[in-house]
Amino acid sequence: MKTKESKIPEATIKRLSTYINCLERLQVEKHPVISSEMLGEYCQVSPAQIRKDLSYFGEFGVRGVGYDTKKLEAEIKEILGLNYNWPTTVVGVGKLGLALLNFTLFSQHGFSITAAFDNEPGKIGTELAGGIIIQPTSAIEDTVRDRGILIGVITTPADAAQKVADQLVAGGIQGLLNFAPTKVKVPEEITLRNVSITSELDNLAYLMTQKKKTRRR
Amino acid sequence: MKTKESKIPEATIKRLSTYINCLERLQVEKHPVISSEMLGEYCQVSPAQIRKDLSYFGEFGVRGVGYDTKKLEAEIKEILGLNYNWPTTVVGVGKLGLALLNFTLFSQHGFSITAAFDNEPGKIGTELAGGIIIQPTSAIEDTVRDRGILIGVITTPADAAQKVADQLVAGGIQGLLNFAPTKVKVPEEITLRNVSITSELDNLAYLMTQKKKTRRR
DNA sequence: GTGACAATGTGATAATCATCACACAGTCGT
DNA sequence: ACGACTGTGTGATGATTATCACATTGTCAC
Ligand SMILES: NC(=O)c1ccc[n+]([C@@H]2O[C@H](COP(=O)([O-])OP(=O)(O)OC[C@H]3O[C@@H](n4cnc5c(N)ncnc54)[C@H](O)[C@@H]3O)[C@@H](O)[C@H]2O)c1
Ligand SMILES: NC(=O)c1ccc[n+]([C@@H]2O[C@H](COP(=O)([O-])OP(=O)(O)OC[C@H]3O[C@@H](n4cnc5c(N)ncnc54)[C@H](O)[C@@H]3O)[C@@H](O)[C@H]2O)c1
Repeated sequence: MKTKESKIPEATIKRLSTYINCLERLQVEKHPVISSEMLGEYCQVSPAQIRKDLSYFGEFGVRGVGYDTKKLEAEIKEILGLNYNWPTTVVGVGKLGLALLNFTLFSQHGFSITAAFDNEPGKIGTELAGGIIIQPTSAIEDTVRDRGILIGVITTPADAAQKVADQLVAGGIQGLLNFAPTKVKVPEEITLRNVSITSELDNLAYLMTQKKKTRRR
Repeated sequence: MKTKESKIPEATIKRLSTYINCLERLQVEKHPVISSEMLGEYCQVSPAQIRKDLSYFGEFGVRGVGYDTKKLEAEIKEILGLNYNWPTTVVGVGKLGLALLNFTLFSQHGFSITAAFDNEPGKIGTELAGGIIIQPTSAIEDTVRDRGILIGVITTPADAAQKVADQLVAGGIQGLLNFAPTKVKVPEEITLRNVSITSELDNLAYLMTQKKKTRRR
Protein backbone atom coordinates (compact mmCIF):
# COMPACT_ATOMS: atom_id res chain seq x y z
CA MET A 1 0.00 0.00 0.00
CA LYS A 2 2.60 2.50 -1.10
CA THR A 3 1.54 3.53 -4.56
CA LYS A 4 -1.53 5.52 -3.68
CA GLU A 5 -2.12 8.59 -5.83
CA SER A 6 -4.91 7.08 -7.92
CA LYS A 7 -7.42 7.47 -5.13
CA ILE A 8 -9.39 9.81 -7.31
CA PRO A 9 -13.14 9.19 -7.36
CA GLU A 10 -14.63 8.28 -10.67
CA ALA A 11 -17.27 10.95 -10.07
CA THR A 12 -14.57 13.58 -9.81
CA ILE A 13 -13.33 12.78 -13.29
CA LYS A 14 -16.84 13.09 -14.67
CA ARG A 15 -17.18 16.49 -13.10
CA LEU A 16 -13.83 17.72 -14.36
CA SER A 17 -15.16 17.19 -17.82
CA THR A 18 -18.17 19.38 -17.16
CA TYR A 19 -15.96 22.05 -15.62
CA ILE A 20 -14.21 22.32 -18.96
CA ASN A 21 -17.47 23.09 -20.71
CA CYS A 22 -18.37 25.77 -18.21
CA LEU A 23 -14.93 27.32 -18.33
CA GLU A 24 -15.11 27.49 -22.11
CA ARG A 25 -18.41 29.31 -21.93
CA LEU A 26 -17.10 31.64 -19.25
CA GLN A 27 -14.23 32.68 -21.46
CA VAL A 28 -16.58 33.41 -24.32
CA GLU A 29 -18.56 35.54 -21.91
CA LYS A 30 -15.37 37.39 -20.97
CA HIS A 31 -14.92 36.23 -17.41
CA PRO A 32 -11.17 36.03 -16.90
CA VAL A 33 -11.51 34.83 -13.34
CA ILE A 34 -14.16 32.96 -11.34
CA SER A 35 -14.76 31.78 -7.80
CA SER A 36 -15.72 28.24 -6.91
CA GLU A 37 -19.01 29.70 -5.76
CA MET A 38 -19.82 31.12 -9.18
CA LEU A 39 -18.47 28.16 -11.09
CA GLY A 40 -20.68 26.02 -8.90
CA GLU A 41 -23.68 28.05 -10.03
CA TYR A 42 -22.74 27.51 -13.64
CA CYS A 43 -22.31 23.78 -13.55
CA GLN A 44 -24.62 22.95 -10.69
CA VAL A 45 -22.01 21.54 -8.37
CA SER A 46 -21.37 22.69 -4.81
CA PRO A 47 -18.40 25.04 -4.37
CA ALA A 48 -16.84 22.72 -1.79
CA GLN A 49 -17.07 19.86 -4.24
CA ILE A 50 -15.27 21.82 -6.91
CA ARG A 51 -12.45 22.79 -4.60
CA LYS A 52 -12.12 19.24 -3.34
CA ASP A 53 -12.07 17.85 -6.87
CA LEU A 54 -9.30 20.20 -7.88
CA SER A 55 -7.33 19.66 -4.68
CA TYR A 56 -6.73 16.06 -5.68
CA PHE A 57 -4.44 17.35 -8.39
CA GLY A 58 -2.86 20.49 -6.97
CA GLU A 59 -3.54 24.13 -6.23
CA PHE A 60 -4.91 26.04 -9.16
CA GLY A 61 -6.62 29.01 -7.59
CA VAL A 62 -5.55 32.22 -5.94
CA ARG A 63 -6.84 32.64 -2.41
CA GLY A 64 -9.17 35.54 -1.97
CA VAL A 65 -9.62 35.77 -5.73
CA GLY A 66 -10.61 32.58 -7.51
CA TYR A 67 -9.52 30.72 -10.59
CA ASP A 68 -8.17 32.00 -13.89
CA THR A 69 -10.68 30.52 -16.30
CA LYS A 70 -8.24 30.06 -19.14
CA LYS A 71 -5.50 28.59 -17.00
CA LEU A 72 -7.83 26.30 -15.13
CA GLU A 73 -9.27 24.96 -18.35
CA ALA A 74 -5.78 24.19 -19.57
CA GLU A 75 -4.89 22.53 -16.27
CA ILE A 76 -7.95 20.29 -16.32
CA LYS A 77 -7.28 19.33 -19.91
CA GLU A 78 -3.78 18.41 -18.88
CA ILE A 79 -5.09 16.32 -16.00
CA LEU A 80 -7.52 14.46 -18.23
CA GLY A 81 -4.91 13.97 -20.91
CA LEU A 82 -6.75 16.02 -23.50
CA ASN A 83 -3.72 17.93 -24.64
CA TYR A 84 -2.50 14.76 -26.18
CA ASN A 85 -3.73 13.90 -29.66
CA TRP A 86 -5.86 10.78 -29.62
CA PRO A 87 -6.24 9.10 -33.02
CA THR A 88 -9.72 7.64 -33.00
CA THR A 89 -11.86 5.43 -35.20
CA VAL A 90 -15.57 4.72 -35.46
CA VAL A 91 -16.83 1.26 -36.36
CA GLY A 92 -20.41 1.04 -37.61
CA VAL A 93 -21.31 4.02 -39.74
CA GLY A 94 -25.03 4.00 -39.05
CA LYS A 95 -27.13 6.82 -37.71
CA LEU A 96 -25.29 7.21 -34.45
CA GLY A 97 -21.88 6.54 -35.95
CA LEU A 98 -22.44 9.26 -38.53
CA ALA A 99 -23.46 11.75 -35.88
CA LEU A 100 -20.22 11.09 -34.02
CA LEU A 101 -18.14 11.22 -37.19
CA ASN A 102 -19.54 14.61 -38.08
CA PHE A 103 -19.29 16.05 -34.60
CA THR A 104 -16.69 18.76 -34.90
CA LEU A 105 -16.28 19.59 -31.22
CA PHE A 106 -14.42 16.38 -30.44
CA SER A 107 -11.25 17.83 -31.92
CA GLN A 108 -11.27 20.51 -29.23
CA HIS A 109 -10.79 17.77 -26.70
CA GLY A 110 -7.93 16.16 -28.53
CA PHE A 111 -9.81 13.44 -30.38
CA SER A 112 -9.29 13.21 -34.11
CA ILE A 113 -11.27 10.64 -35.96
CA THR A 114 -9.09 9.27 -38.71
CA ALA A 115 -10.88 6.16 -39.92
CA ALA A 116 -14.32 4.60 -40.19
CA PHE A 117 -15.45 1.05 -40.81
CA ASP A 118 -18.64 -0.74 -41.78
CA ASN A 119 -19.54 -4.11 -43.21
CA GLU A 120 -22.31 -3.02 -45.55
CA PRO A 121 -21.09 -3.23 -49.15
CA GLY A 122 -23.13 -0.18 -50.15
CA LYS A 123 -21.35 1.98 -47.61
CA ILE A 124 -17.79 0.82 -48.13
CA GLY A 125 -15.80 3.29 -50.22
CA THR A 126 -18.10 6.20 -49.46
CA GLU A 127 -16.28 9.41 -48.62
CA LEU A 128 -17.50 11.31 -45.59
CA ALA A 129 -17.22 14.99 -44.80
CA GLY A 130 -13.64 15.40 -43.69
CA GLY A 131 -12.29 13.07 -46.34
CA ILE A 132 -12.61 9.85 -44.38
CA ILE A 133 -13.39 6.87 -46.58
CA ILE A 134 -15.43 4.05 -45.10
CA GLN A 135 -13.40 0.87 -45.08
CA PRO A 136 -14.53 -2.75 -44.76
CA THR A 137 -14.27 -4.31 -41.33
CA SER A 138 -11.71 -6.74 -42.68
CA ALA A 139 -9.31 -3.81 -42.78
CA ILE A 140 -9.74 -2.89 -39.12
CA GLU A 141 -6.75 -4.71 -37.73
CA ASP A 142 -4.23 -3.48 -40.28
CA THR A 143 -5.46 0.10 -40.40
CA VAL A 144 -5.53 0.47 -36.64
CA ARG A 145 -2.00 -0.81 -36.41
CA ASP A 146 -0.64 1.16 -39.36
CA ARG A 147 -2.11 4.49 -38.29
CA GLY A 148 -1.47 3.99 -34.60
CA ILE A 149 -5.11 4.49 -33.75
CA LEU A 150 -5.58 4.42 -29.98
CA ILE A 151 -9.31 4.79 -29.40
CA GLY A 152 -12.11 2.78 -30.96
CA VAL A 153 -15.76 3.78 -30.87
CA ILE A 154 -18.24 0.97 -31.43
CA THR A 155 -21.58 1.93 -32.97
CA THR A 156 -22.62 -1.33 -34.55
CA PRO A 157 -25.68 -3.35 -33.55
CA ALA A 158 -25.23 -5.32 -30.34
CA ASP A 159 -24.57 -8.68 -31.98
CA ALA A 160 -21.59 -7.34 -33.90
CA ALA A 161 -19.98 -5.50 -30.98
CA GLN A 162 -17.84 -8.33 -29.60
CA LYS A 163 -16.43 -9.28 -32.99
CA VAL A 164 -15.57 -5.70 -33.80
CA ALA A 165 -13.99 -5.22 -30.39
CA ASP A 166 -11.81 -8.27 -30.96
CA GLN A 167 -10.63 -6.90 -34.27
CA LEU A 168 -9.81 -3.51 -32.79
CA VAL A 169 -7.88 -5.16 -29.98
CA ALA A 170 -6.00 -7.30 -32.47
CA GLY A 171 -4.92 -4.09 -34.19
CA GLY A 172 -3.53 -2.76 -30.93
CA ILE A 173 -6.26 -0.41 -29.79
CA GLN A 174 -5.86 0.88 -26.22
CA GLY A 175 -9.28 2.28 -25.39
CA LEU A 176 -12.84 1.42 -26.41
CA LEU A 177 -16.07 3.35 -26.15
CA ASN A 178 -18.99 1.02 -26.70
CA PHE A 179 -22.42 2.35 -27.61
CA ALA A 180 -23.96 -1.05 -28.30
CA PRO A 181 -26.27 -2.27 -25.55
CA THR A 182 -24.13 -5.25 -24.66
CA LYS A 183 -21.04 -5.59 -22.54
CA VAL A 184 -18.04 -6.64 -24.54
CA LYS A 185 -15.10 -8.52 -23.09
CA VAL A 186 -11.60 -7.26 -23.68
CA PRO A 187 -8.18 -7.98 -22.17
CA GLU A 188 -7.30 -6.37 -18.86
CA GLU A 189 -4.98 -3.80 -20.37
CA ILE A 190 -7.60 -2.27 -22.64
CA THR A 191 -9.58 0.61 -21.17
CA LEU A 192 -13.27 0.12 -21.77
CA ARG A 193 -16.31 2.29 -21.22
CA ASN A 194 -19.86 1.45 -22.06
CA VAL A 195 -22.30 4.23 -22.73
CA SER A 196 -25.98 3.58 -22.85
CA ILE A 197 -28.27 6.29 -24.07
CA THR A 198 -31.27 4.10 -23.51
CA SER A 199 -30.39 3.69 -19.86
CA GLU A 200 -30.38 7.47 -19.49
CA LEU A 201 -33.95 7.52 -20.69
CA ASP A 202 -34.82 4.57 -18.46
CA ASN A 203 -33.40 6.50 -15.57
CA LEU A 204 -35.47 9.50 -16.44
CA ALA A 205 -38.60 7.37 -16.59
CA TYR A 206 -37.83 5.96 -13.15
CA LEU A 207 -37.32 9.37 -11.59
CA MET A 208 -40.52 10.64 -13.15
CA THR A 209 -42.46 7.64 -11.92
CA GLN A 210 -41.13 8.21 -8.40
CA LYS A 211 -42.04 11.85 -8.49
CA LYS A 212 -45.54 11.03 -9.63
CA LYS A 213 -45.94 8.58 -6.75
CA THR A 214 -44.82 10.94 -4.02
CA ARG A 215 -47.02 13.65 -5.44
CA ARG A 216 -49.99 11.33 -5.18
CA ARG A 217 -49.74 10.75 -1.46
CA MET B 1 -37.93 11.46 8.65
CA LYS B 2 -40.80 9.06 8.21
CA THR B 3 -41.26 8.72 4.47
CA LYS B 4 -38.20 6.69 3.66
CA GLU B 5 -38.62 4.15 0.87
CA SER B 6 -36.75 6.13 -1.76
CA LYS B 7 -33.38 5.22 -0.31
CA ILE B 8 -32.44 3.60 -3.58
CA PRO B 9 -28.96 4.42 -4.88
CA GLU B 10 -28.77 6.17 -8.19
CA ALA B 11 -26.21 3.58 -9.28
CA THR B 12 -28.71 0.83 -8.66
CA ILE B 13 -31.15 2.36 -11.12
CA LYS B 14 -28.43 2.59 -13.75
CA ARG B 15 -27.66 -1.09 -13.29
CA LEU B 16 -31.28 -2.15 -13.45
CA SER B 17 -31.34 -0.74 -16.92
CA THR B 18 -28.39 -2.85 -17.99
CA TYR B 19 -29.95 -5.93 -16.43
CA ILE B 20 -32.85 -5.48 -18.82
CA ASN B 21 -30.52 -5.62 -21.80
CA CYS B 22 -28.86 -8.78 -20.55
CA LEU B 23 -32.15 -10.43 -19.76
CA GLU B 24 -33.41 -9.68 -23.24
CA ARG B 25 -30.37 -11.32 -24.76
CA LEU B 26 -30.66 -14.29 -22.43
CA GLN B 27 -34.20 -14.92 -23.59
CA VAL B 28 -33.15 -14.82 -27.22
CA GLU B 29 -30.49 -17.35 -26.33
CA LYS B 30 -33.15 -19.54 -24.73
CA HIS B 31 -32.18 -19.28 -21.11
CA PRO B 32 -35.44 -19.40 -19.19
CA VAL B 33 -33.75 -19.09 -15.83
CA ILE B 34 -30.47 -17.64 -14.58
CA SER B 35 -28.54 -17.30 -11.35
CA SER B 36 -27.17 -14.02 -10.04
CA GLU B 37 -23.75 -15.53 -10.61
CA MET B 38 -24.34 -16.06 -14.32
CA LEU B 39 -26.19 -12.80 -14.79
CA GLY B 40 -23.23 -11.13 -13.14
CA GLU B 41 -20.96 -12.66 -15.77
CA TYR B 42 -23.17 -11.33 -18.53
CA CYS B 43 -23.39 -7.76 -17.39
CA GLN B 44 -20.14 -7.51 -15.48
CA VAL B 45 -21.61 -6.83 -12.09
CA SER B 46 -20.91 -8.83 -8.94
CA PRO B 47 -23.59 -11.38 -8.00
CA ALA B 48 -23.98 -9.83 -4.56
CA GLN B 49 -24.56 -6.46 -6.14
CA ILE B 50 -27.31 -7.81 -8.32
CA ARG B 51 -29.09 -9.46 -5.43
CA LYS B 52 -28.79 -6.34 -3.32
CA ASP B 53 -30.11 -4.16 -6.11
CA LEU B 54 -33.15 -6.35 -6.55
CA SER B 55 -33.73 -6.70 -2.81
CA TYR B 56 -34.54 -2.99 -2.62
CA PHE B 57 -37.73 -3.73 -4.49
CA GLY B 58 -38.76 -7.20 -3.39
CA GLU B 59 -38.01 -10.86 -3.87
CA PHE B 60 -37.94 -11.92 -7.47
CA GLY B 61 -35.88 -15.08 -7.43
CA VAL B 62 -36.37 -18.65 -6.34
CA ARG B 63 -33.87 -19.83 -3.78
CA GLY B 64 -31.69 -22.63 -4.94
CA VAL B 65 -32.68 -21.94 -8.54
CA GLY B 66 -32.30 -18.39 -9.71
CA TYR B 67 -34.39 -15.87 -11.64
CA ASP B 68 -36.92 -16.39 -14.39
CA THR B 69 -35.45 -14.25 -17.14
CA LYS B 70 -38.76 -13.25 -18.66
CA LYS B 71 -40.44 -12.48 -15.37
CA LEU B 72 -37.48 -10.58 -14.00
CA GLU B 73 -37.30 -8.43 -17.10
CA ALA B 74 -40.96 -7.57 -16.69
CA GLU B 75 -40.48 -6.80 -13.00
CA ILE B 76 -37.57 -4.47 -13.64
CA LYS B 77 -39.48 -2.71 -16.37
CA GLU B 78 -42.31 -2.25 -13.93
CA ILE B 79 -39.93 -0.86 -11.32
CA LEU B 80 -38.44 1.61 -13.78
CA GLY B 81 -41.85 2.60 -15.08
CA LEU B 82 -41.18 1.34 -18.58
CA ASN B 83 -44.51 -0.40 -18.94
CA TYR B 84 -46.06 2.99 -19.09
CA ASN B 85 -46.20 4.74 -22.46
CA TRP B 86 -44.05 7.85 -22.47
CA PRO B 87 -44.91 10.33 -25.23
CA THR B 88 -41.61 11.91 -26.16
CA THR B 89 -40.35 14.69 -28.39
CA VAL B 90 -36.98 15.62 -29.84
CA VAL B 91 -35.98 19.25 -30.28
CA GLY B 92 -33.12 19.94 -32.67
CA VAL B 93 -33.23 17.61 -35.64
CA GLY B 94 -29.53 17.63 -36.41
CA LYS B 95 -27.22 14.68 -36.69
CA LEU B 96 -27.71 13.43 -33.17
CA GLY B 97 -31.41 14.26 -33.08
CA LEU B 98 -31.98 12.29 -36.26
CA ALA B 99 -30.16 9.29 -34.87
CA LEU B 100 -32.43 9.32 -31.85
CA LEU B 101 -35.56 9.88 -33.93
CA ASN B 102 -34.75 6.87 -36.07
CA PHE B 103 -33.74 4.61 -33.23
CA THR B 104 -36.39 1.93 -33.18
CA LEU B 105 -35.42 0.21 -29.94
CA PHE B 106 -36.72 3.05 -27.76
CA SER B 107 -40.27 1.84 -28.25
CA GLN B 108 -39.36 -1.40 -26.50
CA HIS B 109 -38.73 0.61 -23.38
CA GLY B 110 -42.00 2.48 -23.56
CA PHE B 111 -40.82 5.65 -25.26
CA SER B 112 -42.69 6.75 -28.35
CA ILE B 113 -41.42 9.80 -30.12
CA THR B 114 -44.41 11.68 -31.43
CA ALA B 115 -43.06 15.07 -32.43
CA ALA B 116 -39.89 16.82 -33.59
CA PHE B 117 -38.92 20.47 -33.70
CA ASP B 118 -36.23 22.58 -35.32
CA ASN B 119 -35.80 26.23 -36.13
CA GLU B 120 -34.16 25.90 -39.51
CA PRO B 121 -36.62 26.90 -42.24
CA GLY B 122 -35.24 24.31 -44.63
CA LYS B 123 -36.05 21.50 -42.22
CA ILE B 124 -39.49 22.58 -41.08
CA GLY B 125 -42.22 20.61 -42.80
CA THR B 126 -39.96 17.70 -43.70
CA GLU B 127 -41.48 14.30 -43.04
CA LEU B 128 -39.30 11.79 -41.24
CA ALA B 129 -39.43 8.02 -41.32
CA GLY B 130 -42.33 7.18 -39.08
CA GLY B 131 -44.48 10.01 -40.38
CA ILE B 132 -43.30 12.68 -37.97
CA ILE B 133 -43.27 16.13 -39.51
CA ILE B 134 -40.68 18.60 -38.27
CA GLN B 135 -42.41 21.58 -36.70
CA PRO B 136 -41.06 25.06 -35.97
CA THR B 137 -39.96 25.72 -32.42
CA SER B 138 -42.72 28.30 -32.08
CA ALA B 139 -45.12 25.34 -32.00
CA ILE B 140 -43.40 23.59 -29.10
CA GLU B 141 -45.56 24.89 -26.30
CA ASP B 142 -48.90 24.17 -27.93
CA THR B 143 -47.97 20.80 -29.38
CA VAL B 144 -46.51 19.53 -26.12
CA ARG B 145 -49.64 20.55 -24.29
CA ASP B 146 -52.10 19.27 -26.89
CA ARG B 147 -50.49 15.87 -27.29
CA GLY B 148 -49.68 15.42 -23.64
CA ILE B 149 -46.00 14.91 -24.35
CA LEU B 150 -44.16 14.09 -21.12
CA ILE B 151 -40.50 13.77 -22.09
CA GLY B 152 -38.41 16.23 -24.05
CA VAL B 153 -35.03 15.42 -25.58
CA ILE B 154 -32.81 18.40 -26.33
CA THR B 155 -30.35 17.99 -29.18
CA THR B 156 -29.83 21.60 -30.19
CA PRO B 157 -26.52 23.45 -29.95
CA ALA B 158 -25.65 24.58 -26.44
CA ASP B 159 -26.71 28.19 -26.83
CA ALA B 160 -30.26 27.23 -27.75
CA ALA B 161 -30.73 24.66 -24.99
CA GLN B 162 -32.06 26.95 -22.28
CA LYS B 163 -34.61 28.64 -24.56
CA VAL B 164 -35.88 25.32 -25.83
CA ALA B 165 -36.07 23.94 -22.30
CA ASP B 166 -38.17 26.92 -21.25
CA GLN B 167 -40.57 26.34 -24.12
CA LEU B 168 -40.93 22.67 -23.30
CA VAL B 169 -41.58 23.48 -19.68
CA ALA B 170 -44.16 26.06 -20.67
CA GLY B 171 -45.95 23.34 -22.58
CA GLY B 172 -46.09 21.19 -19.47
CA ILE B 173 -43.24 18.74 -20.03
CA GLN B 174 -42.34 16.62 -17.01
CA GLY B 175 -38.92 15.23 -17.88
CA LEU B 176 -35.97 16.47 -19.91
CA LEU B 177 -32.96 14.70 -21.36
CA ASN B 178 -30.36 17.23 -22.37
CA PHE B 179 -27.58 16.34 -24.79
CA ALA B 180 -26.26 19.87 -25.16
CA PRO B 181 -23.02 20.51 -23.27
CA THR B 182 -24.53 23.09 -20.95
CA LYS B 183 -26.58 22.74 -17.81
CA VAL B 184 -30.07 24.11 -18.23
CA LYS B 185 -32.15 25.43 -15.36
CA VAL B 186 -35.69 24.19 -14.91
CA PRO B 187 -38.24 24.35 -12.11
CA GLU B 188 -37.89 21.95 -9.20
CA GLU B 189 -40.74 19.70 -10.30
CA ILE B 190 -39.23 18.90 -13.69
CA THR B 191 -36.98 15.85 -13.80
CA LEU B 192 -33.77 16.63 -15.61
CA ARG B 193 -30.85 14.55 -16.77
CA ASN B 194 -27.83 15.75 -18.66
CA VAL B 195 -25.95 13.34 -20.85
CA SER B 196 -22.56 14.18 -22.17
CA ILE B 197 -21.04 11.97 -24.79
CA THR B 198 -17.93 14.09 -24.87
CA SER B 199 -17.36 13.55 -21.18
CA GLU B 200 -17.42 9.81 -21.75
CA LEU B 201 -14.57 10.22 -24.19
CA ASP B 202 -12.78 12.56 -21.79
CA ASN B 203 -13.11 9.94 -19.13
CA LEU B 204 -11.66 7.32 -21.43
CA ALA B 205 -8.73 9.57 -22.20
CA TYR B 206 -8.08 10.06 -18.50
CA LEU B 207 -8.14 6.36 -17.73
CA MET B 208 -5.82 5.66 -20.64
CA THR B 209 -3.41 8.34 -19.52
CA GLN B 210 -3.37 6.87 -16.02
CA LYS B 211 -2.73 3.41 -17.33
CA LYS B 212 0.12 4.66 -19.45
CA LYS B 213 1.67 6.35 -16.42
CA THR B 214 1.51 3.33 -14.13
CA ARG B 215 2.94 1.17 -16.89
CA ARG B 216 5.88 3.47 -17.16
CA ARG B 217 7.02 3.09 -13.59
C1' DG C 1 -41.72 -37.72 2.62
C1' DT C 2 -37.04 -36.41 3.46
C1' DG C 3 -32.37 -35.07 3.07
C1' DA C 4 -28.66 -33.05 0.26
C1' DC C 5 -28.02 -29.10 -2.27
C1' DA C 6 -27.98 -24.72 -4.56
C1' DA C 7 -28.61 -20.01 -4.82
C1' DT C 8 -31.34 -16.29 -2.80
C1' DG C 9 -32.05 -12.37 0.48
C1' DT C 10 -30.03 -9.55 4.04
C1' DG C 11 -27.77 -7.73 8.31
C1' DA C 12 -23.11 -6.49 9.40
C1' DT C 13 -18.93 -4.51 7.80
C1' DA C 14 -15.87 -2.05 4.91
C1' DA C 15 -14.91 1.33 1.38
C1' DT C 16 -15.97 5.27 -1.03
C1' DC C 17 -17.59 9.85 -1.57
C1' DA C 18 -19.62 14.40 -0.27
C1' DT C 19 -20.17 18.01 3.00
C1' DC C 20 -18.65 21.04 6.60
C1' DA C 21 -16.07 24.34 8.81
C1' DC C 22 -12.25 26.94 9.32
C1' DA C 23 -7.27 28.00 9.18
C1' DC C 24 -4.65 30.34 5.95
C1' DA C 25 -2.96 32.95 1.97
C1' DG C 26 -3.21 36.53 -1.18
C1' DT C 27 -5.25 41.27 -2.49
C1' DC C 28 -6.47 45.90 -2.08
C1' DG C 29 -7.64 50.22 -0.08
C1' DT C 30 -5.87 53.64 2.80
C1' DA D 1 2.93 48.86 5.70
C1' DC D 2 -0.86 47.00 7.51
C1' DG D 3 -5.41 45.50 8.50
C1' DA D 4 -9.86 44.10 6.73
C1' DC D 5 -11.64 40.99 3.57
C1' DT D 6 -12.43 37.37 0.36
C1' DG D 7 -12.27 32.89 -1.28
C1' DT D 8 -9.07 28.85 -1.48
C1' DG D 9 -7.34 24.30 0.27
C1' DT D 10 -8.04 20.56 3.44
C1' DG D 11 -8.56 17.63 7.66
C1' DA D 12 -12.52 15.97 10.16
C1' DT D 13 -17.08 14.28 9.92
C1' DG D 14 -21.09 12.34 8.07
C1' DA D 15 -23.70 9.94 4.40
C1' DT D 16 -23.96 6.82 0.86
C1' DT D 17 -22.78 2.65 -1.55
C1' DA D 18 -20.53 -1.82 -2.16
C1' DT D 19 -18.88 -6.16 -0.33
C1' DC D 20 -19.02 -10.11 2.65
C1' DA D 21 -20.73 -14.00 4.83
C1' DC D 22 -24.19 -16.91 6.03
C1' DA D 23 -28.74 -18.15 7.64
C1' DT D 24 -32.78 -19.23 5.00
C1' DT D 25 -35.75 -21.30 1.80
C1' DG D 26 -37.37 -23.65 -2.04
C1' DT D 27 -36.14 -27.79 -5.31
C1' DC D 28 -35.41 -32.29 -6.74
C1' DA D 29 -33.89 -37.03 -6.66
C1' DC D 30 -34.88 -41.15 -4.57
N1 LIG E 1 -30.10 6.83 -31.03
C1 LIG E 1 -29.41 5.83 -31.43
O1 LIG E 1 -29.17 5.73 -32.62
C2 LIG E 1 -28.95 4.85 -30.40
C3 LIG E 1 -29.32 5.00 -29.08
C4 LIG E 1 -28.87 4.09 -28.12
C5 LIG E 1 -28.07 3.04 -28.52
N2 LIG E 1 -27.73 2.91 -29.80
C6 LIG E 1 -26.89 1.78 -30.17
O2 LIG E 1 -25.86 2.20 -31.03
C7 LIG E 1 -25.64 1.23 -32.03
C8 LIG E 1 -25.81 1.87 -33.39
O3 LIG E 1 -27.08 2.42 -33.50
P1 LIG E 1 -27.58 3.07 -34.86
O4 LIG E 1 -28.89 3.70 -34.58
O5 LIG E 1 -26.52 3.90 -35.44
O6 LIG E 1 -27.82 1.76 -35.77
P2 LIG E 1 -27.68 1.65 -37.35
O7 LIG E 1 -28.35 0.39 -37.74
O8 LIG E 1 -28.11 2.92 -37.98
O9 LIG E 1 -26.15 1.53 -37.59
C9 LIG E 1 -25.42 0.35 -37.41
C10 LIG E 1 -24.30 0.34 -38.44
O10 LIG E 1 -23.43 -0.76 -38.15
C11 LIG E 1 -23.14 -1.43 -39.35
N3 LIG E 1 -22.79 -2.82 -39.04
C12 LIG E 1 -23.60 -3.86 -38.80
N4 LIG E 1 -22.89 -4.96 -38.54
C13 LIG E 1 -21.59 -4.60 -38.61
C14 LIG E 1 -20.38 -5.31 -38.43
N5 LIG E 1 -20.34 -6.61 -38.11
N6 LIG E 1 -19.23 -4.63 -38.57
C15 LIG E 1 -19.25 -3.32 -38.87
N7 LIG E 1 -20.38 -2.60 -39.05
C16 LIG E 1 -21.53 -3.25 -38.92
C17 LIG E 1 -24.38 -1.31 -40.20
O11 LIG E 1 -24.07 -1.48 -41.56
C18 LIG E 1 -24.82 0.12 -39.85
O12 LIG E 1 -24.20 1.03 -40.72
C19 LIG E 1 -26.62 0.12 -31.79
O13 LIG E 1 -26.01 -0.89 -31.05
C20 LIG E 1 -27.68 0.79 -30.96
O14 LIG E 1 -28.31 -0.12 -30.08
C21 LIG E 1 -28.15 3.80 -30.75
N1 LIG F 1 -21.93 13.20 -31.84
C1 LIG F 1 -22.68 14.24 -31.69
O1 LIG F 1 -23.36 14.61 -32.63
C2 LIG F 1 -22.68 14.91 -30.35
C3 LIG F 1 -21.84 14.46 -29.34
C4 LIG F 1 -21.85 15.10 -28.10
C5 LIG F 1 -22.70 16.16 -27.89
N2 LIG F 1 -23.49 16.58 -28.87
C6 LIG F 1 -24.36 17.73 -28.63
O2 LIG F 1 -25.66 17.48 -29.11
C7 LIG F 1 -26.19 18.65 -29.70
C8 LIG F 1 -26.58 18.38 -31.13
O3 LIG F 1 -25.46 17.94 -31.85
P1 LIG F 1 -25.54 17.67 -33.40
O4 LIG F 1 -24.25 17.06 -33.80
O5 LIG F 1 -26.78 16.94 -33.73
O6 LIG F 1 -25.61 19.15 -33.98
P2 LIG F 1 -26.31 19.64 -35.30
O7 LIG F 1 -25.79 20.99 -35.61
O8 LIG F 1 -26.21 18.60 -36.35
O9 LIG F 1 -27.84 19.75 -34.93
C9 LIG F 1 -28.38 20.80 -34.21
C10 LIG F 1 -29.80 21.03 -34.71
O10 LIG F 1 -30.44 21.95 -33.86
C11 LIG F 1 -31.13 22.90 -34.66
N3 LIG F 1 -31.28 24.13 -33.91
C12 LIG F 1 -30.39 25.14 -33.74
N4 LIG F 1 -30.90 26.11 -32.96
C13 LIG F 1 -32.14 25.72 -32.64
C14 LIG F 1 -33.17 26.29 -31.86
N5 LIG F 1 -33.02 27.46 -31.23
N6 LIG F 1 -34.32 25.60 -31.72
C15 LIG F 1 -34.47 24.41 -32.31
N7 LIG F 1 -33.54 23.82 -33.07
C16 LIG F 1 -32.38 24.47 -33.22
C17 LIG F 1 -30.29 23.04 -35.89
O11 LIG F 1 -31.09 23.50 -36.97
C18 LIG F 1 -29.83 21.60 -36.11
O12 LIG F 1 -30.77 20.89 -36.88
C19 LIG F 1 -25.14 19.71 -29.57
O13 LIG F 1 -25.39 20.48 -28.42
C20 LIG F 1 -23.88 18.93 -29.38
O14 LIG F 1 -22.92 19.61 -28.61
C21 LIG F 1 -23.50 15.98 -30.10
